[in-house]
Amino acid sequence: MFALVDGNNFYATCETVFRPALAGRPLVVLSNNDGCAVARSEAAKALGIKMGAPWFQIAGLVESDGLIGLSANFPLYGDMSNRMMSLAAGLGPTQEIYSIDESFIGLDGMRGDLVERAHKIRARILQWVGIPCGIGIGGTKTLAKLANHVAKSAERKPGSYPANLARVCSFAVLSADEQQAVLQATAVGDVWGVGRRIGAQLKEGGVNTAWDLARLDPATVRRRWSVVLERTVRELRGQSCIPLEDAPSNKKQIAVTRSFGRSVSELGPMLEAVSEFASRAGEKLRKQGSFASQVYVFAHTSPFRPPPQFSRGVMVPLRRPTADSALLVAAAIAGMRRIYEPGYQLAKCGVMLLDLVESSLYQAELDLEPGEDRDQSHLMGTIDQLNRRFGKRTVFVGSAGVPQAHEWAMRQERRTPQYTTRLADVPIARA
DNA sequence: TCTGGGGTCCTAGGACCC
DNA sequence: TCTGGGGTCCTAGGACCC
Repeated sequence: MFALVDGNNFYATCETVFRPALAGRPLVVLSNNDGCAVARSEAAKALGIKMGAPWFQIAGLVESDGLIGLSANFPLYGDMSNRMMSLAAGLGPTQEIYSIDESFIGLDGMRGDLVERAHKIRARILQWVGIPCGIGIGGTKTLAKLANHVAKSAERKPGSYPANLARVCSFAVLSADEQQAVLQATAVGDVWGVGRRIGAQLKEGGVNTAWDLARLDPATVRRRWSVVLERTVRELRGQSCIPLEDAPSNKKQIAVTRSFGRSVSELGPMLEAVSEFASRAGEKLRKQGSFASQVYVFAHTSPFRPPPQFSRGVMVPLRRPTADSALLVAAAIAGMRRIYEPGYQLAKCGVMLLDLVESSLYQAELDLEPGEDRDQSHLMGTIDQLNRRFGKRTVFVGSAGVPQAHEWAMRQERRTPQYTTRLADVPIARA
């Protein structure tokens, strides 16, 4: 048995916790460079604002409907997430933190009334952290997800599902008839694992609801689509195929990519950007104790602008796996020099670290030549510690010919205003 | 003028091998 | 008409997730 605990409109709610006057108001949290909406309050959804809506297209709602746009504050959300997760963990013996606002809880071995218990945990999270959650319970992860969808929908859209399933919904305690009714009331596109593409194909074939999907023959689904969708079908039928992953595993690839606030044409700023990204990627790499074998560097123009378009990437193999920022930065710069071409309005670039290996495993077979340095791993650890203690970029790796990597980052940060809407009249909560 | 960032898994098809 | 058969490895791209 699984539960899925999920914070409502997470980023938007986090902001509201610290500014209670925002409650009930249409509010969106904006992505990097205030590009588009990545979270919406209920009132913002009611205005018809879609997930990912570009800010410049909805900015008019500030005047007409009192819409508030806030630049994202990810450290705050991360902190709120930690608090929420530690309380959610009280629901059962195991926990998988699935994303910043969601965790699965393994409920095997739990006795007593799970619905009542879930209501208590939910109330505690609301009281102690200030985040309202939806909790779904089911015999498989997919059913827990679906029950969570029911819990949230029943609360927000009265009439979509029975009212007694609001906030906490356990699929497991429903009768067979009730389960069927819930599945029939759920659009196939709302099932976890069914995206836009496959959702459209299913509907074309007359498969419109979760109930229809559950009734398809798994072998046929595998042939027509894939084992992934076959698993979804089986999970909808109550056969658990996706286990709980309570030990977070290391990333298999690490990426740092950004869109620019303004387009960039010159090589210099591009080199600054990838230097910064490679350095940040290196920090993440060392944090999980891995070495990278390859560095992928890419850049492209905005797909939303008229031609000429440019999109290019290159794989830069490292002489041997490393976590040394100096080597990663050098590889990223070499890659950028290789793909760069003047004459384009570049909108985005990024650095990815690939073919990661566990550093302890690799080091065991390291056979260094006489006098060869061990990748300055001690120095890197010191830099990471200083930056953790005194703030990002207190110490950073410079590169010959590209001395201003941190300047690029600083300009990026300054360009993002903390708030796009004046909040002078909104009081800040005091403890 | 202005359109996010970071992941995972699976599959098909080509290269290569005996 | 029919052109061997089977295996592995790698990669690019698709689809999904939040």
